[in-house]
Amino acid sequence: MSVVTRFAPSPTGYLHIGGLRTALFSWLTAKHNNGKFLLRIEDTDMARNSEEAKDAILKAFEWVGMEHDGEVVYQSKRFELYKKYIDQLLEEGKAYKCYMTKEELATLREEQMAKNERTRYDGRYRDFTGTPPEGVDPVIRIKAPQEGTISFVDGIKGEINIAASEVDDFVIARADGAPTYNFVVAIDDALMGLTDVIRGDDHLYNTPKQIVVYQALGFKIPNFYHVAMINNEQGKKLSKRDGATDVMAYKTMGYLPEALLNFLVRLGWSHGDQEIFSLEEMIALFDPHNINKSSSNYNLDKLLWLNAHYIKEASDEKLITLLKDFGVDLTGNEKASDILHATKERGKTLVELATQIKLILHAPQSYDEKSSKKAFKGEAKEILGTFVQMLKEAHPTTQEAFHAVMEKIVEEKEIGFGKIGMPLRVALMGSMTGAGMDEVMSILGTDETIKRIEKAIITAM
RNA sequence: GGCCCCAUCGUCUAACGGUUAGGAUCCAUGGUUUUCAUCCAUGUUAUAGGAGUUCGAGUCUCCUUGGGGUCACCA
Repeated sequence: MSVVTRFAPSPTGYLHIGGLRTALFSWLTAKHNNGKFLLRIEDTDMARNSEEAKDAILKAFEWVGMEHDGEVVYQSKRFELYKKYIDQLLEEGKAYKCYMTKEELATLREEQMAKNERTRYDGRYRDFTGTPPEGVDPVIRIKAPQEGTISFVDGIKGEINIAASEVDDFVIARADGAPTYNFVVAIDDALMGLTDVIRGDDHLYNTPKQIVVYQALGFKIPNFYHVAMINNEQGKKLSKRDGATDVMAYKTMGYLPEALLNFLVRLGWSHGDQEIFSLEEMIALFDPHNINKSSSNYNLDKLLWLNAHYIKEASDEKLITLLKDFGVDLTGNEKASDILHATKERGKTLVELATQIKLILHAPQSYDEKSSKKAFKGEAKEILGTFVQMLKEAHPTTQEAFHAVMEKIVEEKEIGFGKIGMPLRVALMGSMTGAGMDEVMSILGTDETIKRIEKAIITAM
């Protein structure tokens, strides 16, 4: 049987890193087995849905390149289908109308809490045959087993047993007739042919409820995998400031999708000592049964390292395209390849890379105070002046030629490399750190190099 | 609180019941580099605690502790 997995976000907020990892696991499982990965939008709660959130989720999937198979399924468009199953259960006596008001339910809950009991619906309308109270729109509840245990095998955690007493007759249709989550999920998963449901740990307790629906409707129960959560570095719930932001924020921060995916796949899953995984390798090696039981903590260091790796690996063409979003357009620049070669290894993110490149592209508007203080002192002015003269005479064009001029001045003046290197660097780029000098000069050309040095001499020394 | 799940370096993770408990990241040091970064090398750091099973336990069992999840007419 062909494997079918899915990702089913609710469009109430952005897709964050935890959701993306779960989706990745599902996607990999499908791809590994030549199966299908479906996308379903869980928008049964009309009050909380948002079109923007839905679009943002779809956009995030597009950015990371995880394509789904077939059409996106919207639960809001399937209400009639759910209605049919509700009626069926009602007819078969597997579900019933409950006329309890919200107020009564709240009272019951308070009483249970006061007695330190578990809060649950008491089944008072389960076998009700009398005259229903007036003015109350009933909800529909499903009959859950009252004794025994509901068991299932979780592909990650192993056998899970939950006492039937923990599962009450939960609501499958609201007073306004709209179906609820656990009911529609079970129906859709079954109807969409899901073989493997991979989802967050927080759904573990929904599983017995959904099994009740599966059984009531006579559907085949799929394999379940509950992936432990991602926590922050302190092991606490991930919040916005820890990185639980919109996945698209990572794009803005200058991360490559392959770095993000590689980072995420290693959170809870591994293959020996391997750290770097191409998409193809992930697909070839991934097995949801190998996902760790324990939760993992989010740590930016590793992502940064991975991102630096993928930037170094990226082709010039690719970087040129990506850099456009960060204020650097190298299109048509004949020095583009040299510029990237000089800067690639100095940026852990595209933001940092762009900053480095701008230092070369644009003459410094100002000089870093600390750097200029240190570099523009003593005989720096005289040395740079001589250097300009030498450049004018030699008019170097290649990196080697520029290097030769630097060697010459060092030799003639009997100074250390630092004596010319430091002031030169600050004059050219405004700061004491950055790409190699001869490399930068050969990119700038003799004229621009001289222009920048002279400007520094006039304005800063 | 009830129920469920989890527990190896700071972090991500390896380890047929038998390894000096491995790798990566971070950090530190050294080398390469005119600077910074890259790269290379070296180093510090872990089986939560306690019983038990076993010739032998990170690995199996139980307890404790700690953490997480969940208890809606949300998803």
